Amino acid sequence: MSQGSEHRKRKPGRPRDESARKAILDAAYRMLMERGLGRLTVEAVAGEAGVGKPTIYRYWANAQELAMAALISRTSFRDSDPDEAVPLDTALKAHMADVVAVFSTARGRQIVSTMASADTESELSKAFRGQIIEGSRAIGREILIAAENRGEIHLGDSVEQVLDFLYAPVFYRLLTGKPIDRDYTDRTVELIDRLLSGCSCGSAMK
Amino acid sequence: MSQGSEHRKRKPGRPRDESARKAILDAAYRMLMERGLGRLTVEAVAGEAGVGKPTIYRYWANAQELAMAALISRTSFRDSDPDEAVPLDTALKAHMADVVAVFSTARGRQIVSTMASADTESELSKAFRGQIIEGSRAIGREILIAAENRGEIHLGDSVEQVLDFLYAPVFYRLLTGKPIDRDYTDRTVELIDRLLSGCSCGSAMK
Amino acid sequence: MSQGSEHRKRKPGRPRDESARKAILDAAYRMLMERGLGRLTVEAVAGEAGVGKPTIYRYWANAQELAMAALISRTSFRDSDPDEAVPLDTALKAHMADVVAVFSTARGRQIVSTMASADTESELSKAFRGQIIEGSRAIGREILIAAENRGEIHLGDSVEQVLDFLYAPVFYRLLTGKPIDRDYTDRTVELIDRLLSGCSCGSAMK
Amino acid sequence: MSQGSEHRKRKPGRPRDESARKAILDAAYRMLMERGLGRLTVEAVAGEAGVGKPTIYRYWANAQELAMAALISRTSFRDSDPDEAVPLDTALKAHMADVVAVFSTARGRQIVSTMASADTESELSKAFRGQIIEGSRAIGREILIAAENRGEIHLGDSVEQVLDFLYAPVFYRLLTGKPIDRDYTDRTVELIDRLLSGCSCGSAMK
DNA sequence: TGATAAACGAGACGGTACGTCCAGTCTTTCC
DNA sequence: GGAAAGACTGGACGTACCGTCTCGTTTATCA
Repeated sequence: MSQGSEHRKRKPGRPRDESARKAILDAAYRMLMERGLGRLTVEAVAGEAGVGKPTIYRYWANAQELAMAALISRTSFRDSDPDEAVPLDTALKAHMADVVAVFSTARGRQIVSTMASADTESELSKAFRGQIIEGSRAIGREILIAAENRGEIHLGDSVEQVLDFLYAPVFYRLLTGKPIDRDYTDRTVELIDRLLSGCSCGSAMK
Repeated sequence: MSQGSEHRKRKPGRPRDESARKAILDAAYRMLMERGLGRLTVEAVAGEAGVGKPTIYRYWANAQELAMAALISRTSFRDSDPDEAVPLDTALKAHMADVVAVFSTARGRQIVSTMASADTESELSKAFRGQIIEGSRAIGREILIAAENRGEIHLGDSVEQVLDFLYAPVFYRLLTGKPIDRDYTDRTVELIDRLLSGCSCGSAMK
Repeated sequence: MSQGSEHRKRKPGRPRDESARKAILDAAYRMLMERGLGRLTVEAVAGEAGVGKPTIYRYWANAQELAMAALISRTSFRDSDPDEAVPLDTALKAHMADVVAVFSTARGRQIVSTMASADTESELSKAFRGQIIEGSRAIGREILIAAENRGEIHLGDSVEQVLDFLYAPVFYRLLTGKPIDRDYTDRTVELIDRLLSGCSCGSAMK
Repeated sequence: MSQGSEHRKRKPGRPRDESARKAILDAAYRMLMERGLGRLTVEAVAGEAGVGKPTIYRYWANAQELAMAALISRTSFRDSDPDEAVPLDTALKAHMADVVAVFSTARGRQIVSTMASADTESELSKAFRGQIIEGSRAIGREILIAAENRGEIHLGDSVEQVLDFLYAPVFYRLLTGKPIDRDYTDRTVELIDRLLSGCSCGSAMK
């Protein structure tokens, strides 16, 4: 055999132009921020990106999928540092500050819009939620479990429920048009901390 | 004066057909449930309701406002009975069951979609949120305050925060496509109850 | 009855804008002459006429039908004067000069293109041929029959065949890209005249 | 000189695949007959022929040229036998039967379409007309001149005009969607024969 | 025998136009 | 004189092909 079996045979035909893909996502993201999901037209993105419409449709089925892809490509969360043994509330507050940074400004609104208008069951929709929702939850989960391992708190089987308490208010306020700031997330974290600390007894009483 | 002053002068011209208004809202609600906000077109509603497009535009400025109006007309919460002195968790669980009933099925998704895609600042948008969000919160707030008045819990100034904990997860799960059922809301209420009971001490420690 | 029964009740709603129809046909005709059938796009006509595409599609199903309509609206033949008793060849030559005037320049080419590319069986296609082909033949037929009535010629049952001899060469030359001028049609008419005169004997011999 | 001058230096590189050319023309001809010129797309022909688009564009500049080439490759006229001394009308009728055979069915329509939509001045267009138009005329011309040489008729300088009378009606009827059959061409030939025979006197009278 | 060169299939590219849907507006008739 | 109905302009949709391009592959000639 001239080549290793791990060598994936390349598909025939002209390969896709990765720079076109980037330009499309950039233009889409820009328009999403400036005009919102309702005004994001494939036509305009194509024009802006210097690309033909069919090129866009080769990658994404419609404007919503394009919007999701654009948002995914720009949304990531800073991982927590697992080495540092900071108290739970400090770690959570720092993390929520990151979350707020991601969701404040227009981006949060657009993410929520896109998520709300997407077909719940489509592949890309699941990927989108996986990226945005699970992307944030994973870090919070890590922090909580680290604290439990340190004996700081006792979670039992309510980790996911607690994570809902942590993140749900952010989306709820985005949805209802109320502002989110560090102050708000700090108070949220304090309440949760009280729940988890004070409830070691509560849990013990159970 | 040619006519008695107590006689409310009827406005000139053909009076509005109230049945048309109803037919429009009905058709809009039906289409919203069947096809979703993105597929709700004024044209289709007009056809379905047997009405001309301008008749719809006379009442609402665009499809979103129509959707809001249709949802408002069908969404209300059963008030709690303030006389009965039931324990906090029982009352909250019963209330959340009502909330789940309102938001389960397609309606909840469509409410979230509509809220997410609406212009945050418009009058009707505020009215919509007032109806849907504040409509539910008011009842929860009432229940919490009654419990505080009975000395069952101590809320301090965190009522609104607690209300966020109560309702936010519902919208969060609607948004993320996860199911909501009584089981979930029951667990939510239990955690909140633990927070508020166990934290009388937590609060005292503060 | 307040009004005569011949009064056709007008349909409700905004009536079609006749000036739009005219503008479309004008623009289409102009583009047809300037660019040819292959370059006649509905999009460009709409732009040129200051009209939306759907307005064009309300009247005509596609660019070909539009082209036919535009050509029909501009193509008519001057009728012969049945009172004047001019000799056959003089009358035919004058008529063929009219025909040449209609088909010379770009118009003839476009008519032939349109006719050649049209669906043979469509209603509008039949109307188009009726207008263009039969419109010319009718006059020629009239002239021939008048001559026969005067005893100038004897046609027998070959009128249509003779008409083919008269008009077919014009289209044949348009199709083959050869020029047509009065000289050519004059020679055609002379040959036909010889055929019809000299063949009174030929016919008698039969 | 390093090589014999009679040895045409073969171009380097892979030689063109003649079978691909054939497959393309076949597929194009088939589609032309089945769908017509307007529906003949290079894309579909490439797919049908199992060939890449660039291979088609290497040979022909666009779909029209391809159509012309496909039609030329399938269109030829049986030459007359110059030895046999058959009477004029018999020879012409036999020839016109051949012509009808070539132009009947869909092929004639497509030839006319292609001719009508082609750029009049292009090289291939001239070749196309040379093949189709002149290909038929040449045989008719031969027959006429043979008859004149036999003293059967006197043509003078109107050979081309008479040829127009012979072929033009065929194209005229193709264009106008009327049927052509042997009966029709027979009658055409009879009229022409009468014109040419009876008009020796007509010509003398002149 | 290997380098070089052209033609091959495949298919993505930037474009143009298609024919459709719907948004909102405007103009007429109806009540 | 406002409500109702429908045609209007206009913008975007998603699709079909255009003609061009870049790939990796195949088939020949030339060194």
